[in-house]
Amino acid sequence: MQVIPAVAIKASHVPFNARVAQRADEGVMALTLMGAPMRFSRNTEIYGEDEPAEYLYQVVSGAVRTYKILEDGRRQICAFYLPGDVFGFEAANNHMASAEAVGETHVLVTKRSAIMARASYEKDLARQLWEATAQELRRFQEHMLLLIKSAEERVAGFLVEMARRASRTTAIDLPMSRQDIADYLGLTIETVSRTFTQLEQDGLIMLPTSRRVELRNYKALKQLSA
Amino acid sequence: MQVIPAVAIKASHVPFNARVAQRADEGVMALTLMGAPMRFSRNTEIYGEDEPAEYLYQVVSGAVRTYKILEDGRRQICAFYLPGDVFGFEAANNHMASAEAVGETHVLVTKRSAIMARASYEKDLARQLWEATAQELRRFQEHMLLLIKSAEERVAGFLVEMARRASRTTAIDLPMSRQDIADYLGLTIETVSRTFTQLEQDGLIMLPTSRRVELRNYKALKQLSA
DNA sequence: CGCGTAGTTGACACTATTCAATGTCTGTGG
DNA sequence: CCACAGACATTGAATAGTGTCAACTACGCG
Repeated sequence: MQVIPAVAIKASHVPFNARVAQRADEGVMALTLMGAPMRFSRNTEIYGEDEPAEYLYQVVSGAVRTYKILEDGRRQICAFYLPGDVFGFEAANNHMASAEAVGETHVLVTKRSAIMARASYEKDLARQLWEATAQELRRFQEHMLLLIKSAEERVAGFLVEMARRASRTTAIDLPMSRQDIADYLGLTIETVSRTFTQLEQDGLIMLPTSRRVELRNYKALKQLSA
Repeated sequence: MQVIPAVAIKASHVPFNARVAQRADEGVMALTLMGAPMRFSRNTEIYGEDEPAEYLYQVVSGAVRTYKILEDGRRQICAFYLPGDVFGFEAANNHMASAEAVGETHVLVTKRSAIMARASYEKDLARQLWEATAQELRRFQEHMLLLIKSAEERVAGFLVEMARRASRTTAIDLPMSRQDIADYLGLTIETVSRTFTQLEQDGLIMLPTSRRVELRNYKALKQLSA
């Protein structure tokens, strides 16, 4: 993990004890961490693959992507983490993927060892850690299912997932670029772009700007992603 | 979970306390369970998706596949479990996927609640459970990476994975059908078949029978899968 | 020996990629 | 305030790769 300048922590005005909403995600009461606030600017590394997983993070604002670089240079984005999401805790002692801030991002950081120690006597915390891991597994599996579908189904599925995670059904603001989406969905940036255009022409979405997506027919989108 | 006729347990001659080899897989010392032996015949269900995860299983002989059926009827195989592998423990209270025996399969079954209870005071067991979960996550991620590659890379990667898990580099006996492989790799059975033929023509493998794969150039296979 | 299942092969269609060009947005300096 | 540079996004045309449909072959089991 990179050294974080103290100024980054001092500069943050996020309260020490998070006011991160307890977001009901897939019916799971999210873990709420205490921890030191940290700020990462756009495209900066939070941790690298194979590094010891010393810390546990919770997104306060912004977004984080985890990814792996394949031998041939392609990048596969494993997951996006949005406000409220916990990341960097992967059941193993070393990180399975690298993590970067998608845009300007605020997170809360806690020592993993401290959390694990507390979990050994706090039953409920232990349960929450298992729950967080289960959610991670579910996300991975859902992601896997996305990757075997057609481009249109993948993009529709992506939009539905993002809408659900933002608890919205009318419009979403995507924090990530087309390239990020492409690398998440295992498509090229051109195919993603074409598919967005197609969905717009079909009246399922509207794109006032490239990052803003208005869901004009959420039901049809969901059906398409199925 | 289906009701298992007592005869299935009585009919089994597997010793109660597993002699499942402590297989070094990715450098992880595998969990070794005690439990009741059970037998499942070819293509029979072990548990269904969304059922409460009451039991934890370890493969003694044979092979198990977990899978999900998509709305359009396609089947995605999430994972294969080979002798020594633990499955059915997914950090969540309900199974994320269905499980079936690929061929005649012997497993050891333990109550999840019993394991969890023991884990609360046996530190090492708790660590092993986390370790097993971490491995599951790693497998899922590796599987995800497979799905974004070309057919040739996927098949090569599959063979390399199977060879590694069987601790072999010269020949492997696949317990699963071409259809199973296709559904695991997100390809059609025809493409899998053609790719096997292609690999054979390129001198990377030999196929004395359709289930037997001799690895004639393991290094090239591994490189191809990268 | 014959049947049924599993696997292979071929021809063709279709989807996504590749390569290239054009368009749009944003922040910066004149 | 406008002009411009650079990054990001969209569009088009040609191509490669995988899916689809259909026929054929090999194998195991009664």
